[in-house]
Amino acid sequence: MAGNKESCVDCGPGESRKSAASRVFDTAKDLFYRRGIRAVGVDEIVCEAGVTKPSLYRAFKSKDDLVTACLTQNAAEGREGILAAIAAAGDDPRKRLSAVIDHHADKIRCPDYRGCPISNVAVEMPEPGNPGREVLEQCKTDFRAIMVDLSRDLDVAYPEALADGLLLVIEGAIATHHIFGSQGPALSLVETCESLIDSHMERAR
Amino acid sequence: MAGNKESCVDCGPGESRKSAASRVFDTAKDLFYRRGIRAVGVDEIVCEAGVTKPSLYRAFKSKDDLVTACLTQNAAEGREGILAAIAAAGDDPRKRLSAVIDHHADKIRCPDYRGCPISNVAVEMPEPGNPGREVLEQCKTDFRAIMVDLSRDLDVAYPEALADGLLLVIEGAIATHHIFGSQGPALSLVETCESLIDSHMERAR
DNA sequence: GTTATGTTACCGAACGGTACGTGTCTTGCT
DNA sequence: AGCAAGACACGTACCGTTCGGTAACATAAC
Repeated sequence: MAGNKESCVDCGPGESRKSAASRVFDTAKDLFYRRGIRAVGVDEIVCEAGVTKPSLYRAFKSKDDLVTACLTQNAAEGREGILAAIAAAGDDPRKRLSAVIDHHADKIRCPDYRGCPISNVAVEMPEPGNPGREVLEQCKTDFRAIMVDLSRDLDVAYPEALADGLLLVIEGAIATHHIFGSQGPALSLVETCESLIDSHMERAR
Repeated sequence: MAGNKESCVDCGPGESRKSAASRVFDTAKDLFYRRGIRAVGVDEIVCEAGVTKPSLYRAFKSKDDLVTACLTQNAAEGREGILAAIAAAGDDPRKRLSAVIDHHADKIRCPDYRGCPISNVAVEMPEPGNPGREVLEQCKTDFRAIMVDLSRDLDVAYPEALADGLLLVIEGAIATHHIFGSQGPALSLVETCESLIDSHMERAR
């Protein structure tokens, strides 16, 4: 059989082969993001990951469990990316807020971008009882809180309104990407956000 | 068997029972919107519609065909709603633009709202070849053109930028509804849009 | 021996889709 | 008027495939 633990097409020579569980997880996360949760079957995941079905079910008790695990990871990665962008922006409140906007603009410019993995699944997962939905709601609630905190550091009269306004623009840029790609209305993301911030700051003066 | 052509639980007395094809169509449109395309099977459609599977396949050559027909109808309804709102707003350019924004704010407030049927499917349908995708892209391209036209009637320096900015906010409000419902950031839709319009108009002066 | 994995074969349910029979109108002929 | 014939709409029953998920066993590394 082709491939062994020390060198294969998926991990390169010298790099130790990852466990079946983590291969399943990485593959599933990628496939779910690129094609959607319902569009990807467990057979495709194990095939793409180069493992077998029992390996998947030894690591995750169901497909739903795997989905929730991927969503949790997506949420954590997204949050870390945003916090890192804020931390790298220094201490100026305005720059910190702009960093979050630029961070999203950068992500949208990536050629393999396909929307926010959390927002995408929110469309596919309307049932309130689903365990994955709590991850989605917590993730977006956290993001909203971050935006409110950043807005409060600015001298504006209504930081919550500014935060929600920016959130709408960012989510809108993410959403329109599905139709128009990165060269559509999403190009106006930064400009529109900065204009909104300016308006709130001028009004406060 | 219960029910006859003149009176049944689904259409009321005195109203003639609709054809199997139109019942399938109406039911599919509703189910696809509420739960997503992939989540709804043909068995559920025909069951909910009170017809049988061959009736579906006599009217539509495949599930994909039914999906495309529903999307086309969704796009037409959406467009007509927007144009009607604009027409009802009179001749003042600013009021015409605001009418589109208010129209979307009204829709989002509806208790059974579940996002834009077109944007939702765009998430579920990433494959470029799909015939349904052309409907989605045409629909959103049309909407963008409407916004540009309305913005051009205003005295602003960059009507395209304003139109795209408003489009982002509107799409963002639609998108956030999936997580936060109508009482979340979407509440800032009108205020954010008006602020954007104000900025562009002040800058032109 | 223990642990992690692959192999094979299978399950019941749901999927999209279809062959074929049946009832009900309308049509045209006598 | 009466009646056969075709068009039409619809239902019963079924097709093969794929779905998520499992049982039992073999193999390999530490």
